[in-house]
Amino acid sequence: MSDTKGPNFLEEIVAKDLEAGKYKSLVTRFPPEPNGYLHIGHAKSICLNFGLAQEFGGYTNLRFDDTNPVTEETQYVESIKQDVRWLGFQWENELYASDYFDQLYAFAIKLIEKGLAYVDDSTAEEIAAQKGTPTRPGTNSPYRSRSVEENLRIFEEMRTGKYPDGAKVLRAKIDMAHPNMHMRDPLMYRIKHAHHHRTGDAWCIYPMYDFAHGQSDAIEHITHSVCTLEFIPHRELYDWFIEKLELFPSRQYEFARLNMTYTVMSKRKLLQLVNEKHVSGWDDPRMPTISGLRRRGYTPESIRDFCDRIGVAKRENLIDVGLLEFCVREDLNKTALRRMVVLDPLKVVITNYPEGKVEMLTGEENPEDPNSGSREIPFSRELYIEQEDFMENAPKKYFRLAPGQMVRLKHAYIIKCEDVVKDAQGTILEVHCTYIPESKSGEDTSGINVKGTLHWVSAGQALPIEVRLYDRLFTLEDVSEAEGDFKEHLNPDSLQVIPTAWAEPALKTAGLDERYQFLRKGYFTLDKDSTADKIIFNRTVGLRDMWAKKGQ
RNA sequence: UGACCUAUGGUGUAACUGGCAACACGUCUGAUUUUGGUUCAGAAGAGUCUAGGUUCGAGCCCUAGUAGGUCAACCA
Repeated sequence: MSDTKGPNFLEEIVAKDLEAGKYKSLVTRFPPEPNGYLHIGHAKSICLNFGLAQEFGGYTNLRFDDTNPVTEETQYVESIKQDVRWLGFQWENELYASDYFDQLYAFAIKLIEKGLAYVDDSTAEEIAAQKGTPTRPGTNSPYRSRSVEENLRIFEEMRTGKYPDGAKVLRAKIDMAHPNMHMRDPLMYRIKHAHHHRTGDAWCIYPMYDFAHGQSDAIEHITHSVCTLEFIPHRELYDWFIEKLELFPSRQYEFARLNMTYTVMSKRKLLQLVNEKHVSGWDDPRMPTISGLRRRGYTPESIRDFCDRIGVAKRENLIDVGLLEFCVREDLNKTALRRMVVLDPLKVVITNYPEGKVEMLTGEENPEDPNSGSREIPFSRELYIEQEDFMENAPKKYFRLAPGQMVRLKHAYIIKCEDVVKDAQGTILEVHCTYIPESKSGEDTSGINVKGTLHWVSAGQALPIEVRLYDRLFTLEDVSEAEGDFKEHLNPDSLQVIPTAWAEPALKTAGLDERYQFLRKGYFTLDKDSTADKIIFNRTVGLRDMWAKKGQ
């Protein structure tokens, strides 16, 4: 996985198993339930499962855990496949737990025949009561001692649709006093007269997670079934079914799920944000979903790098979202094309520059990449710079434009601020400057050294674009610690729309999936909402800003 | 009145399975820079939850605590 870090505990287990000859090669699986979109936490699991197989030789199946037809939809299947592919992984087989419904049904019958499963007519409430509590043993169901024949008959009747939803369930017969709650006669099948996204109306009984997941693993000869910590108590049951059914001995291993600062990572909460319109959808650029991050401008490389850096262990963790941001910046710095865009314009007039003249200047596409080439930038008498790059009364270490001060205009000339034009209220309308003709970029003979360099756009040729700036979705670092409703901590300023920013003309031809660095402003990418006459850019992440930090 | 998992700088992960705690992010200096970006050089920051024990030697082993997490959906 990583070459700088030691192996994580799963890599150690796998290496040991392979060395011991327990398996000849590795088979892992990524098992999403198609009832929501994938998020960055899933990316950790994907990188882990696919990464393990790649590292040790083997393959990974994509298996949809589609055992609950009332919450699952085909739209989710498609988004999940797209996200896994986009992250850069290729599964060996595309499989569905529903592919195994016949086999699972046969497994159930086998357990009934062995006297290890029974049909229970108890209500959900009664079953819950029978379970006992973690500290108190449960009690046997009155239906627990039905004969094998009766169980077989009724279970068959359940399958053929004789009973309504909830009338009966099939339970494993284990031990109602077991210290592990999951071993207290867990449910195997329930009745649901519901249309399944793949099997249609063929079934009206559906297996529960515990009776589907492990058996699916075994059917596929998964060697290492990797899941998150909350499934630890299920492992005993996982092993029990495999043992009693005498199946391929897949083994389950658990790691700690990813948590990140200033966001939530549960499908339930994310779905709530979508349904209650706190965000525009699953792919809102503020969402920690793969589709949201993609729309925001994150690259698959940066996400994989992130997953690599956070490591894999068994303890609860809360990763600083700053690490994710570091990963994209590092990637994008090397690859993003540079452009100049003024988000908050202030007009500058170069009083000694000829009126009507437009001069084409050259700027490199990416200074980090000597082969990236260059683009042309128009320069003229009237320009825009950022409001924040001018101060009438500048503090001591202010390197930008101020009365009497000189700055370099990136790729252009050094200018000097001569005059400030205000209206009756004292609001600054424009700044008048003079330029130094012999200070042109690349052929500067002026001998003048300036501290500050500003980005700018020629007013006459400027391209109007909409820019969307994003901030953290929540104001709370650890949202799980939130008292009351987590949505009370949503950041009201997580989205800032700038309807009209001024861009250099080269941005006119920007395409989706292209990433740009707007000089001194951050990394941006075209949003899918863009049209020919309305160009929209999302800010992926800002640049590190020592100056802003000092200001705080 | 239980079972299980976990415990290392601010965050996350390491430590050749017993040999004087490392890496990354973050933070702070300084240099370079036509992006206050990048790059480069350097610094601070934990003595490994606590108490015992074994050992020449313990973050790693043992015992007992403490703290956090998980488990009682016809969800996965």
